[in-house]
Amino acid sequence: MSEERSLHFIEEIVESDLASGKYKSIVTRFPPEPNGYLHIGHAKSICLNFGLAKKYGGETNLRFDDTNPVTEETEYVESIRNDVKWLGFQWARERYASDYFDTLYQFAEQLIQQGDAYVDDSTPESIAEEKGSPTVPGKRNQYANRTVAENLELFREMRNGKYPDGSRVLRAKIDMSSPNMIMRDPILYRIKHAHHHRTGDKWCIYPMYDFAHGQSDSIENITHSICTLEFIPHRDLYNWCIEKLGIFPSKQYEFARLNMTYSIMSKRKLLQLVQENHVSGWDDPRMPTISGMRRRGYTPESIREFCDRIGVAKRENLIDVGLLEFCVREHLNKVALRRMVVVNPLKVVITSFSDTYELLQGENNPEDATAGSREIPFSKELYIEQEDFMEIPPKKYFRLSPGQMVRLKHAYIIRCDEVIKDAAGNIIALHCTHIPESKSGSDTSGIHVKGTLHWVSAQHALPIEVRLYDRLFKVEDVANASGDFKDHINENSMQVIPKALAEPALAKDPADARFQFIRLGYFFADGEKSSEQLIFNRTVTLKDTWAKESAKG
RNA sequence: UGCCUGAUAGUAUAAGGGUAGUACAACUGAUUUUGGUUCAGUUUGUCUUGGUUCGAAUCCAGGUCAGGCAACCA
Repeated sequence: MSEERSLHFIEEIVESDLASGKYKSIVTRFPPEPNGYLHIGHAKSICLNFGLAKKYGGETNLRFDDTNPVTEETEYVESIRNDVKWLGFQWARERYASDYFDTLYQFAEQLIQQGDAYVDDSTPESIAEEKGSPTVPGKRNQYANRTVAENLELFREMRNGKYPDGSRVLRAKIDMSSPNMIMRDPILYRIKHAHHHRTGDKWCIYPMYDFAHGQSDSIENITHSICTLEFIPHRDLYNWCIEKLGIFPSKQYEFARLNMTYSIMSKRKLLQLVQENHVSGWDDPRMPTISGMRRRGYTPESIREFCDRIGVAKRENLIDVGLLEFCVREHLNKVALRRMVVVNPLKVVITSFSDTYELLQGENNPEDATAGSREIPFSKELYIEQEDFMEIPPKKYFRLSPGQMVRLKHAYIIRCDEVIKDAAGNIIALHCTHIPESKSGSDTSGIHVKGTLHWVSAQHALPIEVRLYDRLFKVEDVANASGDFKDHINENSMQVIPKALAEPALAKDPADARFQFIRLGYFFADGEKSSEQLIFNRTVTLKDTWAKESAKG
């Protein structure tokens, strides 16, 4: 298993910290902002943080980074909890940045007392301008010269609601000519007269990420604070705050975020897809969200395996979504039950068969003997897939054609005797004969056929709605997808096929037999939004090598 | 023309001075009650130029390319 793989660079750091006695055990955290649903990129971070702690006998906190009340909602908190649990992880403690608002406020006063922070009355535009640019040093304004007493009074007045939004901020007094823009007297607190999803109207000033994250880590004794590459410039400030405050020295480490072909990994854009109704919701099966993948039938095991395989490094990456699909297929192949469904039916009459029906046994999963078997009714009138018959077959076509024989899965070998057409020349049925001695499990016919087809019995088949999901986006690299998704969304990404037919075992409740079908080749029930994880018995339909060869020539 | 990251097969990821390995993808073949699965095999790689060294993906110097940084977002 994955234990045998090489160490991530972060694992090397942890092992060295443990070996040197720097820490007795480690504490990590997963710190989402509750402003959207978790996606596969978060899964990478979750697996990393929880996986690391688990591997080294440490703990992981789930911490909601809720320092911006205007974007955050309780609905998102619930979905995040749910998704982390579903992925198979349990946090040691559930915390919120908002738990620390009082402490954070005290920290701010401490900095003011030390002369390390000041209240600035400038406009946002003026602050931006004075900050300079990457090549031009910034300059300080007159507010930086305020006395400690003055700063303290103003900051308290800010807290007490005396000033309107945007009128004042608290800034750290660091270095306006730092080569690192982040260090040019960064804003620590801003005024927002906004309702917070947890603290209500208690506060009208809120700490910025930079003044909340490191301190929260420190309060929780986080030993290894793992974040993505774009926070590298923030590390200086992270350390500055911890040093000035003299609190537990958590350390920040960075790794590259996940990018995946055909997938958008920006919460802002995913939110836009939801708001503009390009998808049915955050959990639309085409979304790269955890909840979307859950609805689509992905298993937590397969997502964890994927996160394990993609590795952790600092270089920018673009992972082929095919690897995710491989992991899903691999796991489902081991655990999912097999069922037969005919998506586009073509009638087959077994002229040699009686008018009654026969119950055949079919194993539920050839990979798993404990999965048992089910009964499949076989009768004179069946349906096969339209594409499994060709009147004039090309070379290397192993399926049914006039005069040729194939096996019906779990049943008999049949031969096509006659093609029945309507007045317009359309094929409406096939007349076939079966070989009674060729019954599955007791085949004494000695006949070997190259093709095996899935089928359903006409009188027993259940009509179901099949939904075929493909990739949501057309283009390989959707990183540049603009606010206007029209050019990027694949309009065929969801096909509804209303008249597919399923074997009886597929539906637990025939009255509500509504199933969905994705390109990996499995179904799931949509009624409860819970996955059934059944493998469609014709995965090759979706990865059809024969079709590819025909297309070539 | 600042600062910070990074660069190994098509895509990811190892090798921390000593045979460039692994996975996915692709291609061959074998097995197979679906052309799936399984198994065996093949192809493809160290950004560049110098230097140190018996020996460099690895250490050093210069270059090139890519990404990030100038939100009262996280």
